Amino acid sequence: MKERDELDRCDCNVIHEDVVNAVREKMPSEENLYDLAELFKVFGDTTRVKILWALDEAEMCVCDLAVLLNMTQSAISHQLRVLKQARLVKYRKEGKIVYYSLDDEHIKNIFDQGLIHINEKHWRGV
Amino acid sequence: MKERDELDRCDCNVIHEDVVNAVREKMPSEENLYDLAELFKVFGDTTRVKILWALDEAEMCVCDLAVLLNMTQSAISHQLRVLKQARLVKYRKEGKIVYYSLDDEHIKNIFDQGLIHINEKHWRGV
DNA sequence: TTAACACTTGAACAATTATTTATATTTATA
DNA sequence: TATAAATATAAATAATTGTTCAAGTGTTAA
Repeated sequence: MKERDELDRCDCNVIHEDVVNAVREKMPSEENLYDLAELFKVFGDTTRVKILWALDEAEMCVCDLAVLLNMTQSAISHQLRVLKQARLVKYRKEGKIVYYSLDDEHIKNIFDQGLIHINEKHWRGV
Repeated sequence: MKERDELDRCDCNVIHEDVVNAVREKMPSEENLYDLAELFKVFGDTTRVKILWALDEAEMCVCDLAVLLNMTQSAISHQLRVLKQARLVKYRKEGKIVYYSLDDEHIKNIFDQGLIHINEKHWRGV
């Protein structure tokens, strides 16, 4: 029975061993990289991107978002739950209406960086 | 049979109509928001985040990445394909070895913004 | 108290996706 | 030319996920 290491190791690793080890030492913790991926997973959905974009413009209630995005209140509510858990939105209750707003000033920055990438790649021709 | 609009519209929309309409006008195109979500979807996987982070440190071949991340060459190759399609990495061939490297200077910026969010939320207590 | 409203939640379903396994391709070497 | 090395790819599987549907809160108003 072969070991994992033995299975995947190939000759070029001997040549590149120093490089690989140097990178390994500089790598952030497993936990940090996991959290980072989890955060981007939240941004990786059209509905949530739209919600965040909308909330960056104005505070809105669930029903407003449902009409704006032409979706079910339930679907919006489910996604707001995800955004809440990721600490990206906060809310305040006013009677039976729940108003949501952004809970992070970096969202616009992250979006802008993303758009820069998209636009750059676009005029380079896809 | 009720219409979609009629189904989801609720009383508060009448009050918030102006706000919702204003936001609707300012919203980026459907296509832009879709592309943005697609980009973040690529960042939303631990393996890909690790690969990008590693390639930001040094150019590496598929085999190096497999050893570094303790994963199958096949798995790495599959993810590199995704990153290639998203124009986040580029490659050069040297004999039978294929060296991959970053194809975008904004990746580090996006990661940093993400980490700022994570760390901020962390000391606020989860 | 009852009914309507705004919203939340849980289960079910369809769709997507990351990894594995096995096979194919390309290049270097014996 | 035959073999091995480095990588790519195709199909299969398991796991995750977004939306819908139905039922459930909690708040307001009649």
